[in-house]
Amino acid sequence: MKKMLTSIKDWYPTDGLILEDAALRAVKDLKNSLIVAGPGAGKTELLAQKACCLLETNSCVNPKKILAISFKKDAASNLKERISLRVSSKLESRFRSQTFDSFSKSLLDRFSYALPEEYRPNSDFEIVDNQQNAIVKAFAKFGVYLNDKDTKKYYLNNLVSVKLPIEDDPLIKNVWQLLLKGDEDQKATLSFPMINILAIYILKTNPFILMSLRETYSHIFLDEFQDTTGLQYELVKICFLNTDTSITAVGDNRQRIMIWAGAKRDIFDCYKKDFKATEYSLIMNHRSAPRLLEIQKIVNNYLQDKPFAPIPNPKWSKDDGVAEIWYFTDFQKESKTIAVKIFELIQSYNVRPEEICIIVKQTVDKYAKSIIEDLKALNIYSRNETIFQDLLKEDVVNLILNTLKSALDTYDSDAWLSIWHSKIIFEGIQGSKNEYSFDKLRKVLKQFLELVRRKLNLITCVEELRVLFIEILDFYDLNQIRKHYPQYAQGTYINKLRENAEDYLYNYFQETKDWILAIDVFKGNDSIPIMTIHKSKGLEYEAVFFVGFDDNAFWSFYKQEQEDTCTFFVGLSRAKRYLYFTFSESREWTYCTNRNISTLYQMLRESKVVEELGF
DNA sequence: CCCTTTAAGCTTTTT
DNA sequence: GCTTAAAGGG
Repeated sequence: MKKMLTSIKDWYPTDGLILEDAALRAVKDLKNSLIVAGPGAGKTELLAQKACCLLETNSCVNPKKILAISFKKDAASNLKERISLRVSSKLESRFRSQTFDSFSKSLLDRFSYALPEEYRPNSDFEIVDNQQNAIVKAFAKFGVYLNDKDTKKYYLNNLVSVKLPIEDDPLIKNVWQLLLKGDEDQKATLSFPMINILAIYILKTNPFILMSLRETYSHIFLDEFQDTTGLQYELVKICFLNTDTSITAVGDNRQRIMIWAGAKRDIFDCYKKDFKATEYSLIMNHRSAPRLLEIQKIVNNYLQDKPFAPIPNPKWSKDDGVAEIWYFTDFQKESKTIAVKIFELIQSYNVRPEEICIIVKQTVDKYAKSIIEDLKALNIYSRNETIFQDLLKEDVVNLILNTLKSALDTYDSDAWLSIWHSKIIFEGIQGSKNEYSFDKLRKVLKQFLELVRRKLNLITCVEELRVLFIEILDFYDLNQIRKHYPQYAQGTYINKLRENAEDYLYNYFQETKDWILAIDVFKGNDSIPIMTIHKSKGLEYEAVFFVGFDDNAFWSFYKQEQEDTCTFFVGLSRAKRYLYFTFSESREWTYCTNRNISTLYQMLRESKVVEELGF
């Protein structure tokens, strides 16, 4: 029997979450739209709901697809996950979620043949950061030395503000050629902005490719839209301006903290005008306790004229939420007090360590060193999460860790299922009806895990772990891994990741003397994350400790008050229930003041919900 | 070799 | 604006 299709008019979210009126209208808007909403309003959830709606009602007409573009890998995979939980795998296959950079790189990888020979990068090109030596060296080869900061900035900027083909700037053209093709002493080297430019060039000069892209995707989602750079916006315009493809952008101008890194300042206005987008504002807040929302309201008033009146989740009562500023004369007292409070939250208030976050404006290691030690004395793990956040998101790292986990702990069914699925896919027998081949494979895998377990218990140095990791990847077949995870298809990226994982895991093993525990700690289970505000964007925690609320941390405040206030806003809006700011007169390396950022203190006082305590 | 002066980084993503 | 590293001078 054929299943009846829900019409979009009758569609409602099936699983619990209540969509506010504006959100529901935004979901059902089939034209271009801009959804502006504060922290905790459920922007990502809205995109997930919209994807389900479009697929379930066939408003995204089969076989057309939805493409969601995010900035960070974890945001992209998070969205994909939410959709796979809700719709059938058949529908899910028509939802693609990737980052801006992987989108433009995939265009280049697939269609580089469409570039004229002189702009076609050498097939073994490496990707580096924009600032790195390769580019500086390339300029030097043409007699331009990027010694001081300003010339460096100037030329690096020139390099990625060109339109291809380059006609009137022979120097930039020469450098591009050198970077595209490489030479005897360096490989071809591209940066992500360069890849973006090449992708734009491909689409501009090949109407056929452009057309097939537009045919493939009927709906585009743009997450964290306030962070879009000029170049990224160009790509979006080339692809979808004045076409039938519908765009849904979500973002928040009060969380615009990437201007210094090239985010386009007027992106919302440009987009609304260029794409004739309808604007929706969300007013629900699903995250923070009412008292903490009071602070957000005040900070909002300093950032924009438009008042902000988020409606808290009905689960809170109106007095919920704790916000305090703690003043110290020395940082040792500060870190002890924080450690004790964290201990208390975990022991007496049943807050899980993963739900407590320590954030600093920048330079995590400087501010967090003594807190990490004091927590450790109370048997609480904590760490600078920056290093691990990315590594642990990598497919290859998870493949290895799950293999180790299954080898050591035969009852960890998640780890087992994950490697079992991978192995089936690598062997190319998914969907096969041949029970015999599955049985055989299961036996092979079990045998291998037994071998891994034995070898693991004999390991005495990091080199031996290295050999084992290589053996594990060989077991799955490196070629298959590269084939199924396109991000590893090229270059030495995969080896770097493997080596990093080896080093960290071995370190934790030395500390714990227990492999299962070492893997757990490496994964960050039961460990307090410490990170910069920028890293914390998009995340939420039951308790947030904002450490180093001082002029030193906000050194740029005098010249970018607006953006630093946004940063402050992002940081404090991570908290669900507990929010502590700490200030210490002395730091290990200097003395601190807090006069320059008195406006920020003023905001907290104005909210009338923040208690101030001296220690 | 040591002391003084100057300049750059600090906050980011991405295969 | 403050810290750190590199460069420069005696």
